Amino acid sequence: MNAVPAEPAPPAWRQRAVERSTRAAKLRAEQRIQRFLDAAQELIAEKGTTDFTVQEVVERSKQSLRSFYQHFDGKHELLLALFEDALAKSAAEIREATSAAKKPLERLRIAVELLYKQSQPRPGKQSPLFTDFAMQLLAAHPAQVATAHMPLLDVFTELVEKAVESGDTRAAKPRRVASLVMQTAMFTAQTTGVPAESHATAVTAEEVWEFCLGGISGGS
Amino acid sequence: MNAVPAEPAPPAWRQRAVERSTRAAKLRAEQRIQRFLDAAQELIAEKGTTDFTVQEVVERSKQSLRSFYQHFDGKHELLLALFEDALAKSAAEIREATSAAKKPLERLRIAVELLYKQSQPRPGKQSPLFTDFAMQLLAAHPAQVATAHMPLLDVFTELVEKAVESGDTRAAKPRRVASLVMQTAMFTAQTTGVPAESHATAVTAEEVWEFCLGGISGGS
DNA sequence: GCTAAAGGAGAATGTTATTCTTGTCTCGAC
DNA sequence: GTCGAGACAAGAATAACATTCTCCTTTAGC
Repeated sequence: MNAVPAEPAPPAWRQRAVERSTRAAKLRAEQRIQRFLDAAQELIAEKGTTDFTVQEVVERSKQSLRSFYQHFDGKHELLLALFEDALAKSAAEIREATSAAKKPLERLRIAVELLYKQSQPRPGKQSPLFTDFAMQLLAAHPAQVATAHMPLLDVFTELVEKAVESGDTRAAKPRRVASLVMQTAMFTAQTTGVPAESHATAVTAEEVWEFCLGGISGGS
Repeated sequence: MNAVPAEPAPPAWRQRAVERSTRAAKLRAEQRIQRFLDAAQELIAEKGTTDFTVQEVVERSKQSLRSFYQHFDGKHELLLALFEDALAKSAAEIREATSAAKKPLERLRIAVELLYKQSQPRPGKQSPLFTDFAMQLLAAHPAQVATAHMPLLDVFTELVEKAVESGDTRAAKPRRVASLVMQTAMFTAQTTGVPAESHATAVTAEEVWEFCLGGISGGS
């Protein structure tokens, strides 16, 4: 694999020099990456979809195509980065919001309803949790979605565990149940806001919560 | 809107003549459409995605691009047709499978677990219920998805209503609850089969059913 | 048989992502 | 202070598609 016989002594001083020389470059790179990210975020907010072109991102960030492909493997990676970011932020928000309540079950209710609201397609802007990209990703690379969901799943698992500990509910496998709750909240939010041609209005956050509450406690 | 003053008498005989002359054409058109549909279905099964090109569909169906665009508004419509078809078939299968059981709740269990299995990404072929296209559609045109879901929703609503009638469970708004159950089963199926980098194996059909069962009965 | 619509073959167009080319600039090494 | 390497800008080139268009040929109904 790495047979390099003409490399006798690992030059230590050289490494340090290189490292020093590298640090600055890394910083610059991160700034550039952030500029791409910001520009893309703006475009998504403005256009309401992820249909922007790479050109647009490049122009808005005042950088170059060359640079873009030097920092990202492609548009896909850019979107993936934004997606993970959004979910991590969402998890943080939920953790923050739930800290207000005292009772574990109440906390869980807040979490479910907040996640539901966050996942709902907003009137103006595009919900970052659920863009068309997120959907494609789910179908094409579910593993990456699973990874991105991790922060949220951790929050929900924690909440479910607390609820079980306090005896407010039971759930044999908290993480599994948390996963179900989370996904139910996120996905069912998608189909709301539809004019609903024939059948009545879509489900509400409260209905979702009640459904999940029943699900947590197990059939009975 | 429809002001056509130069159309004095609605020529009845003519209409019949046109209709007769039209029937055959309609049949031919339907055959061609079906050939496109079949070809596309094959390609999806083979490639596992909806990434086939229109060219491929045209070649496989031994027709022409011209003809394709004469019958479909675009690739989008072709996929939408396949999607609706698949969901309608799924609804029929579920109706069939549930007819075996006697107890309403048992029927519902069968329905949930079958829908879950149908929605799961199969090893070889692509689940028609949940292609990447279905995801994009959900994000871009939720109303069309809602329409396509209707047959399934009808089946589930019916099952929930029966379960409520028989006193096996309660549910204030059967259609709402049916919608939640259906979506939970379909969506949670998507994230299974993932190698699961860090956390344990994904949820099973049984777990989904238990979760839904609790949800149906309402929190308690 | 005649005519108009439908169909076939494939070229033309337009949009994007992605890669490649060329010249410029910056920054640390000496 | 200058040199050289790598980062970068600008944008041309490429490639993959969907969609449309053109020019014929076939066909179905009269």
